[in-house]
Amino acid sequence: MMLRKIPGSFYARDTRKVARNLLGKILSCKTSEGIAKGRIVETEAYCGDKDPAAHAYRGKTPRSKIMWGRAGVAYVYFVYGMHHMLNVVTEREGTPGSVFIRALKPIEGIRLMKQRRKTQDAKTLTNSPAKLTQALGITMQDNGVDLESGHLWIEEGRKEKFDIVSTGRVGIKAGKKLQLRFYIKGDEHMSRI
DNA sequence: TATTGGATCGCC
DNA sequence: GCGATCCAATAG
Repeated sequence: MMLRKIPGSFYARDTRKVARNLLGKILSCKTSEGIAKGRIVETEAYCGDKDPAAHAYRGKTPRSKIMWGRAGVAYVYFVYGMHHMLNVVTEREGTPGSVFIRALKPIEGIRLMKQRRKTQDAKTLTNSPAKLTQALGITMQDNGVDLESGHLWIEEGRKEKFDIVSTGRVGIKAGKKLQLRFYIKGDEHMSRI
């Protein structure tokens, strides 16, 4: 079922608000292999040139300059020689920011996800940032894709109430104290507690 | 041009 | 706990 696609204007706001508001929405990716979708259960905000953990902190570089660009496009980067990380660019053009997608609950295309992840274990298909990009087939090819018009997009989720927990971000050195990680309280698809 | 280490994962 | 395995960023 295709629910309403989130418009580009949704992302052109305060990064923390976008990070919180993306919880419960459905990340979707269509490739020649099929469609895969998951409910976003965990995000992190990377606020730009005042946030020491953000790629934008030291100014524009070839990789990070996309964070100053138009909101609502994918920022994908490659780390540790093997993993792809997915962000969505936020804020108005000229102000850097992005929301890092950390975990999903598999919703559609689970067979395809298992194939890509080379596991039958449904619990570990998309419960961390590198796993979800692998499960959805997201690679550097998707860097810069417009989420309003491309094959990668985010839809409204089902209306349901949940509490949001905020904590320090995972796996970074600088900016550890900032409470910029958000997740759906009690969700079992978390990357970690 | 060389070096360092990373918004990680999975196996030891 | 540690190796995998690439490349962006920074220093020289």
